[in-house]
Amino acid sequence: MRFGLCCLFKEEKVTFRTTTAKNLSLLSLDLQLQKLSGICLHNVSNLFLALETVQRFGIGAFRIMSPLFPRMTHPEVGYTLADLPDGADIQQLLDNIRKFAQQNSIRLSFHPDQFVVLSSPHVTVVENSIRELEYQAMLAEAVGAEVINVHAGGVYGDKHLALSRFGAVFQGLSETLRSRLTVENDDISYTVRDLLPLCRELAVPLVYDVHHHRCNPDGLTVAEATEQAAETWRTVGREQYCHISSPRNGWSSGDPKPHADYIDPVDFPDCWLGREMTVDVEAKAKELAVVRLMQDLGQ
DNA sequence: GCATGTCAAGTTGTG
DNA sequence: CACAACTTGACATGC
Repeated sequence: MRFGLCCLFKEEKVTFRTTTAKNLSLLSLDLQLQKLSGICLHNVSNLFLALETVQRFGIGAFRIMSPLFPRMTHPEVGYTLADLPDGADIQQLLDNIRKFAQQNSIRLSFHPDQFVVLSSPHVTVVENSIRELEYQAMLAEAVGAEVINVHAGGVYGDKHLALSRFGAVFQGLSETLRSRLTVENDDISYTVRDLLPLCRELAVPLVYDVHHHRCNPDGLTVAEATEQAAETWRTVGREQYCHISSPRNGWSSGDPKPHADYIDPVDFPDCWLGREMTVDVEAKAKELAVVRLMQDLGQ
């Protein structure tokens, strides 16, 4: 069993910078690229630091924040690494990150945000989503990340139709991206049961989020969902990925969807114990929550 | 220094 | 019908 940290740290001095398109657009092209170069260099340096830090804690996986290179795919202020004054240094650091992760068996993943929707009926939404995903695939290749995990997106009144659009778009993606793309059950629309046929058809692994499953149940037990999701990883010969979180306000009062600071060990499925799998811990207390969960479970 | 408002993007459900 | 919630700050601005 391997535990994963998502994107950020609570106490450790590892930070990531960003900027906005609006702010960039006020600068001359030269200054824009200078500013972006500084941010990107800072971010890859800190990504290396992040991997050293998780390694020190015995954490075996790390989710990389999507805007590692902020606004790279933006229609107005987008850029490539070759455009940046520190481009060569940035490339070198990406290389070092890949080697460090490989040597220490740290599993890396990406989780594009809610604007990436492959099932949308709107052409431009799908185009923008593909552009963002291909950017993350390029990045994933550079650092040796193995998973780019998305949600199935909107329903638009017909789940089957939406999923068939997802499937059609998937076929047209680059091999770099297709070999990394995974799909996750969400907490309002698509359940494990909804996604399994798509995953089997496309040979896309299913990331099982047990918290979402509890918020948005589908008749499968946790053990059944775990096993059926595991099968989608087994067929492609890869280690299963799952997500865990606890409800901030408990299960009985109010909305269970918001994430708590820590994981209540009671929420950790018994059937996961001892399995060969990666569990990403989605908790506000970040590295503190991962460490505490590992201790609570006696890892 | 510190408080505040803003930031590319989609979709859904709530008030 | 407008707006917050998802992931969640970080940063620019203004006092």
